[in-house]
Amino acid sequence: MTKLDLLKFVPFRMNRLSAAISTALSSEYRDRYGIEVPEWRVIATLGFREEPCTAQFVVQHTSTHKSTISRAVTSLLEKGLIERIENPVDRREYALQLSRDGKALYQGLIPRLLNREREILSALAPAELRQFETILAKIEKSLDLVQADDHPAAPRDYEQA
Amino acid sequence: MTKLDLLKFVPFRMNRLSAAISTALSSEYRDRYGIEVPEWRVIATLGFREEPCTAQFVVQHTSTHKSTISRAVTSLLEKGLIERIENPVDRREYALQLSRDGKALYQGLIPRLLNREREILSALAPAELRQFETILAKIEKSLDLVQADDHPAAPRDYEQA
DNA sequence: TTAGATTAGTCTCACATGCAACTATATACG
DNA sequence: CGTATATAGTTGCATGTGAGACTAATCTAA
Repeated sequence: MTKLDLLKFVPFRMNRLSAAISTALSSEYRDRYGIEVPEWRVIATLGFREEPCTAQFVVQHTSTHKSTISRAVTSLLEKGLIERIENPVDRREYALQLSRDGKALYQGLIPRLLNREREILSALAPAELRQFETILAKIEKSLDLVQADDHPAAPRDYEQA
Repeated sequence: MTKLDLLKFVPFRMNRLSAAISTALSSEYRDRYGIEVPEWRVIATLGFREEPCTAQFVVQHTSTHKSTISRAVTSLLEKGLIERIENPVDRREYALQLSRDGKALYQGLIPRLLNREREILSALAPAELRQFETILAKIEKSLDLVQADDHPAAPRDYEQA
C-alpha cells in the first residue's frame, strides 16, 4: 500500500512556495506600479542588460511564452516604460529598451525586491543559503533550465501558472 | 546603480523550477488519466488520509482556493473517482472519499509520481537532499505555510497560476 | 425564540495565459 | 532569380482560476 504525503512531496511544496513568494513580491510591482509578472520579467531583462534586445531574447532569457512576452511588451509600450527601435537590417524584429520612466521604475523597484528576497531568505543560515544556491543550480541543470548564453537551449514555455 | 540578475533571483528561479517540475509530473496524471492539478491535489489528500474529509479540509490542507477545489470535486464526482457522503449532523458539508476507481487510480499513480520526484532529485547528493528538506521547511515556516494539524492557520489562497 | 454572525460550498465574472494560426520578413537552395 | 523553409512578433480562441457575491445551514447570544 504505497502512500504519498503531499506536505512532504517536493513538487507540491515547490509549487506552494513559489506561489507564496510571488505573492509576497508582487505587491512591490503590482500594487505599486500596476505591473504584472510578465511585464516585470521584461523590465528585469532590459534593465539588467544595458544594450537593447529583442522580444525573442526576452523569451529565451525568461523562459516565458512568446505570446505572453508580446502582450507584456505591448502593455509596457502603452505605459511608456519601454521603447521600441526598428532594426533596418531585419525588419521582423525590434530592439527594446527601457525608457526614461522605465529606468526610474527599475531603479526604484530593484532595491525593494532585493530586500524582499533577503527577508524571505533570512530564515536560512549563511551556510544554508549557499547550499540552497547550489541545490537550485543542480536541479535547474538536471531539468535543462540553464542555457549557455551563446547556445540557447530549445525554447521552453513554462509559465507561473 | 543597483542591478538584479533574474537568473540569480530566487523568486524567479523558484517560479521557473516549480513550473518545470509541474510540467514534468503532469504527464503522469494529465496525459494518463485526464486529471488536472487541483483534481490531483484532492485525490492526494483523500488517498493519504484514510478517513473521509470535507472539501474545506482539502482547501486547508492543499492551500488551494475553495472555488478551485469545488470545481475539482465536481469534476472528480463526474468521473466517478470520488464519492460524496451527506453529513446528517451538518448539512452544509459533505464527506468526500475515493471511490473504488479512485483508489485504483491512486494506487497506480503514486509510485509513478514518487519515481518522477526521485528522478528529479537524483541530481542531489544524499546530504544535499537532506539539506534541501531542511531549507524548504525553514522557508515554508517563515512564510507561514506550515500549519499545526489541530490549529490550522488562516486560510491562504495561493495557486499555481 | 430569534436576529446577527459564521461557515461550507457553488457560481458568476473578469482576466491571464498557452496554443496555434497568421502576417511579414528573411534566408537557403535549386 | 524563385520557391520553400525558417523566424519575429501578433492575435483569436479556449480554458483555468482568483475574487468575491451568493445560498443554505449552523451557531451564538440576548
